[in-house]
Amino acid sequence: MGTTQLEAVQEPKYWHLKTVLNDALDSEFEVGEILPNERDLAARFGVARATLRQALEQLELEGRLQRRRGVGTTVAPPRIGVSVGPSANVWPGAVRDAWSTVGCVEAAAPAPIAALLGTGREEAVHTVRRERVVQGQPVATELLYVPTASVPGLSALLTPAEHGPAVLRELHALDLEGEDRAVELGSARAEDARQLDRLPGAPVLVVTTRYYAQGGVAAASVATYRADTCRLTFGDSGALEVLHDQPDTRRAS
Amino acid sequence: MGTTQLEAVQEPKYWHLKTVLNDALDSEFEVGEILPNERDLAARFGVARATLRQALEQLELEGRLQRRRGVGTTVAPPRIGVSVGPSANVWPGAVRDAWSTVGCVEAAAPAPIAALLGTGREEAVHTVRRERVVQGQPVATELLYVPTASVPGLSALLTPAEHGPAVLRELHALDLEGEDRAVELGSARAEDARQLDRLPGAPVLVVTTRYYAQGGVAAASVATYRADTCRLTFGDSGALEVLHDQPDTRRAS
DNA sequence: TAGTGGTCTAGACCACATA
DNA sequence: ATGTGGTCTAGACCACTAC
Repeated sequence: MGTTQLEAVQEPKYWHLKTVLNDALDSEFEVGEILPNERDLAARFGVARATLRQALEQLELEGRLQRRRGVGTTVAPPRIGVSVGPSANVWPGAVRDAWSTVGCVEAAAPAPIAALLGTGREEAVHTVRRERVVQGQPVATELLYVPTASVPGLSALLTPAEHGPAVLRELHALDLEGEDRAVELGSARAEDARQLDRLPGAPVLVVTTRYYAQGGVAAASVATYRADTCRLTFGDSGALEVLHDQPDTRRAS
Repeated sequence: MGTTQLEAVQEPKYWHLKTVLNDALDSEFEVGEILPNERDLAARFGVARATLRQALEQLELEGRLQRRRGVGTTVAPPRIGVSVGPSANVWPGAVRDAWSTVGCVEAAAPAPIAALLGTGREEAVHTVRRERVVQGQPVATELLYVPTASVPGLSALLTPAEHGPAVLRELHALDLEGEDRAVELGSARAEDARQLDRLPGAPVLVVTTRYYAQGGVAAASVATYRADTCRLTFGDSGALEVLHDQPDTRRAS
């Protein structure tokens, strides 16, 4: 006897810590409330700061916490549900679109985008950068790629400010035949991170969309959503959308 | 003069390291190839192992690497594209379904699930556990919640093995009016992690689906996909699905 | 038994926000 | 100037796999 295998679970400290903190957040803190700083918390739980941080990192990944350098760690509100279609088959930039155009350049398509569009490598594309703001917070940034061949009517000589809207306007002249989407996990590149008010490398949900017209891919977009604050919704049911209003579906993960 | 602000970028080491490794993976390694171990790599780059690990963690998050304790770090294949509907409005468990039933129990619905279903807290639900295997690899695990009220015809006295399939069969008798979905980032709970052959806390994409029938929510499911190996596809275009076959859409994130 | 990745420590310094 | 989270180090030991 002796080693009767008590407490044999061998759960990592940071995992147990995460559970404890998660419960504490539910019972002892309110949304927006600021937590004690990392050094104090680590001392309070009798662990090294790195271990405490491992737990905080996971909680932030799950959308329970928000950390900001120089400020502190706060309790995050429930994730925002953002609709990612298909509300209907509509071109980007249609009326009541959730996005606003930030800029636009014309350049050769990078290789992965060319593959997405099914065009040759060196094809020129208009690249429209847009952003999506919900409740005052930037939640997504997007690059929309439109081959010049898709918008033949586009006038030359546009001011930079008019370039993006003009591309979208020309796009609307085409008959949208369908879309498809893919969602995957990524980490924010420097530029996206800045726009999303996060540090580079922050976890993001990357939504890749292809727009079909004239029997091929007329445009494609890569949208980058903050994974910590967003829940992407795909409202496929025709009628019953109105019934519910984003109940909190956070899981006890 | 003097401090002419050369190299003022101040890019974190792990971030630069990640870039270097990412490029090396493209040019010097093949899919499935095993990398030098972490201690060697850290020494080679002149950084602490923890710093090297920070870079590897991000690359794994992005699906570029796969690490297994006791084995090593290997170059991951491109992410698998898994279809998450709506290929059509069909009940779970229909023919040609990508899922297989693992088990089923009847119990009170946990609070978040009750909210999802729009039922009372203590309502009894059948909980069907299913799993999804693609190319021999488990990519997702799911819990499907069916209120007993949705399947009134279900016979009592079922063997455990027959319970799940029977629930699905009864469900098919209902008229499916619509579905909606949400996708968010989470971390694998212990049980899901085991089923997905990952460690607890691994990043997962959580897909929450509601099935509407008889003017309400007749069932709901929470599916947990491996975020490192999966790209969730939503094929919304009617006709053009066949044209393409999952080009590699990995971005240079 | 040897070698791998996973966890953990106790420090240090830096970048950033705020007062 | 102070306090916060972010980065980094140089170790140590553990859990797991495979030989």
